[in-house]
Amino acid sequence: MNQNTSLQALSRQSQAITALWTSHAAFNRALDAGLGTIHGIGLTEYMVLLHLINAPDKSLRRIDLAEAVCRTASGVTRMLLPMEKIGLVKRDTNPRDARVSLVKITRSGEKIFKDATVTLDQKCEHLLRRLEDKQVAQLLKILSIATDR
Amino acid sequence: MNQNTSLQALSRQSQAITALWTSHAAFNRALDAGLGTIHGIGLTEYMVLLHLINAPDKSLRRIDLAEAVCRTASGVTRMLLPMEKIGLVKRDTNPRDARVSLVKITRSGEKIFKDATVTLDQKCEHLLRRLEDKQVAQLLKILSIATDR
DNA sequence: GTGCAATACTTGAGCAATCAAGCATATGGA
DNA sequence: TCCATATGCTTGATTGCTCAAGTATTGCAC
Repeated sequence: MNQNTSLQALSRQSQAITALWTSHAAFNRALDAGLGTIHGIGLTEYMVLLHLINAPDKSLRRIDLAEAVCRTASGVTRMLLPMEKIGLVKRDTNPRDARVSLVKITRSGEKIFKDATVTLDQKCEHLLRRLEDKQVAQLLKILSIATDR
Repeated sequence: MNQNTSLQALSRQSQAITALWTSHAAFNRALDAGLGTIHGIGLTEYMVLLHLINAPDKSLRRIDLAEAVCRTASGVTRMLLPMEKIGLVKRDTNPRDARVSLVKITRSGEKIFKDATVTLDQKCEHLLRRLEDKQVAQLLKILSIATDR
């Protein structure tokens, strides 16, 4: 299992993307399990709460939420069902446009989010323990540039 | 939708991981669609072929393949079914141990892989167009260190 | 040798996400 | 004013993955 040889045929960009794919797979697995057993939410749900809590009025249109977490509108519909059921988010309407259904984070959702953040910080620190602070900063900066729009 | 503020409450490590999560989501979507429509395989299948083609004898035990692509053994079983059906990989046995079922890439699988690599290289270059060569190299290096074992 | 734990894999049930299609509402000409 | 088109969202069918449980084989302790 010769990782170095395996990547030599790919362009440097492809190597970076496949490395990112592998890193994500490993990190996602660890974090999903960690957040799930302790707080009852997965990493995707965490990302939803993260975007909601920082949105104006702590609410977003479903379609904007979908774009923020890179999912489809139908994915969001299905994902929010159990989250509404356990009271992390609630449904709100836009009086100006009856088509839109706003999603708003609840008090309970904010609490879960804050608790989960503590866990996430711990786990992430562990996952990235091999990196120096400077490298973490570089990683963040490079990814920000790469996905800037 | 204030991305900067949204991330201020998180540790630098968590910021890096969530940025990685978002990047992966975006890249994965684009590449999965690209590879799928042109070559009929997703990014996960591509990663499987990548690991197989570089393995000794171009074959791996299913469980080693699972670890390589960060999936479970049952995930691999199910993933390989359609790949065997369309002839990208074939099943092989280990005469020394009747429990193991080796997966080997076929000629046809190698061809698809090589074609897909061309597409992947193009798409990845586009996806990372905002990064300078040096930054791509840094990204690759940092991710390698982070996931080193 | 025999029994038992570990290993490799498969299968059933269920969840998460997708696409395609459909419904309701909004908007911008004619 | 009315209709065609666009937008926001939901639903049905399907795919991809997980976990838990089961089967088959191996290897080790005795």
